[in-house]
Amino acid sequence: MTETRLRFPPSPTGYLHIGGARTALYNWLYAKKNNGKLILRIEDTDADRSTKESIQGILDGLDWLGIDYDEGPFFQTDFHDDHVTSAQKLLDNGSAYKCFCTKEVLDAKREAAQAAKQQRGYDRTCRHLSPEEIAEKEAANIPYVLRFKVPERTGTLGYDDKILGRIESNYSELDDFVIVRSNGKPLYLLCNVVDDIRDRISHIIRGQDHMTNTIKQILLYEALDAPQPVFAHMPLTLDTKKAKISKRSHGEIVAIQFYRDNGFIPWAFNNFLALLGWSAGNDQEFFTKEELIEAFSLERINKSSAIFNYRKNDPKFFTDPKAIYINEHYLRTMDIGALAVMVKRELVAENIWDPRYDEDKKEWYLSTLALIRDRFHTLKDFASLGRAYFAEDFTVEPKPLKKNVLKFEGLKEWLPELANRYEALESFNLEETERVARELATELEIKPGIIINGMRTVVTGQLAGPSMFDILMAIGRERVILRLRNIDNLFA
RNA sequence: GGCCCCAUCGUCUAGUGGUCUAGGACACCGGCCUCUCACGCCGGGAACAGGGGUUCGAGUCCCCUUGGGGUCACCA
Repeated sequence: MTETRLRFPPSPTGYLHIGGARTALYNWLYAKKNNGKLILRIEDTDADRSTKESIQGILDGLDWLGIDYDEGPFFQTDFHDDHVTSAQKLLDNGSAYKCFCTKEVLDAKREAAQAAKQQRGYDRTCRHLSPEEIAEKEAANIPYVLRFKVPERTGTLGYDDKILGRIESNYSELDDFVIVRSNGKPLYLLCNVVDDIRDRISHIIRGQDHMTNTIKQILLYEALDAPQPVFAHMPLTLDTKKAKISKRSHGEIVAIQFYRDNGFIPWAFNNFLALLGWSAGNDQEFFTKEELIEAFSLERINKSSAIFNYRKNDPKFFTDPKAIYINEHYLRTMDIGALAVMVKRELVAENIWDPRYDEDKKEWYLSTLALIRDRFHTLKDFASLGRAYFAEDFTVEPKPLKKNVLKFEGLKEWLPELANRYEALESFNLEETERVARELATELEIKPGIIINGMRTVVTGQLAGPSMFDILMAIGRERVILRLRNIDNLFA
């Protein structure tokens, strides 16, 4: 049995997006599951469109997701010689020929064919040139491209797709495609195959948009006398209008980077991506890394394309609701220590990180995270919605301010009074703080909720949150008293 | 337009001829819980694109129609 070798070959013409990441993930999962290797190959032969930033963006994206590779990154341009050698081999063994037709002539023919509603492939004018004619044109320095000579066979050419099943195409539909440009640079179709042969790729998992390439590439494998890999064409990721997702038309919402920058947990996002077009066949939707690798299989990938259900300008969801839901799930169930590391980055970025959270205040830090994480959606929320736990410069949101504070003028006296009683308390604990608060409400003949909710707003700035008295314990007596006494400022 | 692929709730999906009056999840709507808001729990609405076959029996197999997508470059 030969080694299982997969590859992810992005072209660095834009940042890593949802679709690309999912392709990478499926390749990675398959490699891991079969004790194989994953090779990262940057296909940068399009010099005009490839950029350094894009390469870095792809590398960063994969790194963030935790999709690691065993070999590479390789750069396709470094193997230019291989590509040229193979092209020459194809010319020598009669699998390719020189075509002297100019682009202008071809374009004109194509347009004419289209107008006449006929098939628009190359008419093979140069395929039958005699050696003399070729010599003549070469002597005249007419530029030429190299075209692959599609074998003159009847019937169909096909392969067994691991996802789609048997795929066949008629020989008569096949065009003599260009493999080398007139400037001597080999094209994608060829480079890709040559690289995959050299890298001994055994399985090619890629998007369905490559299906027509596959038929042509199979011919290339044959002409190059190389074993054909297993192909698996995964469904495409579409937007809510069923259009192909692209960075260009959808912007940052489809970029992996966006999810990193918006507080997603990397594994949660992988989990979401895995479920976009694949299911384990049962009701399981949360997987650890090990579980997902174990459960993954090509056969269970859906044939139909999946819609990335992001909602632009939705006040409640800034992306696919399911992605957020999965993120929330991990946020509240993951190991608190691991979460602490992620939240630290957020607090550091906001300049509200205290180094003691790693030392003598570690226990407080961890228990506070455990207390507040239940209501959060992303990592970002710890530094924004949860700011009051870590800093004094939190903002009091307008809605709770109006509803819970300004509506009750009396709070101006009541909360400072409560602060006094908290200060006098022998022991500032859960039971005592609640007892005192309710006692005060009874004395004042008001509903305890007025005191409690007013206090929540004043102490945390938020409309909602954990149980009030748990909050008190987390914030601590000193800071609670200061904030309660500070209520006047809110009426100003 | 040619060729290719696809088709179950709004979205992700389960379903491989009978156990489907179609199951789960998200989202949505009620209710419970409650100091708020979530979580959680309970409940609700919501789909087999249409038409023909095959079969005792079809969401499941076949055909047609319709719809969606992909691809038709000296891009990758």
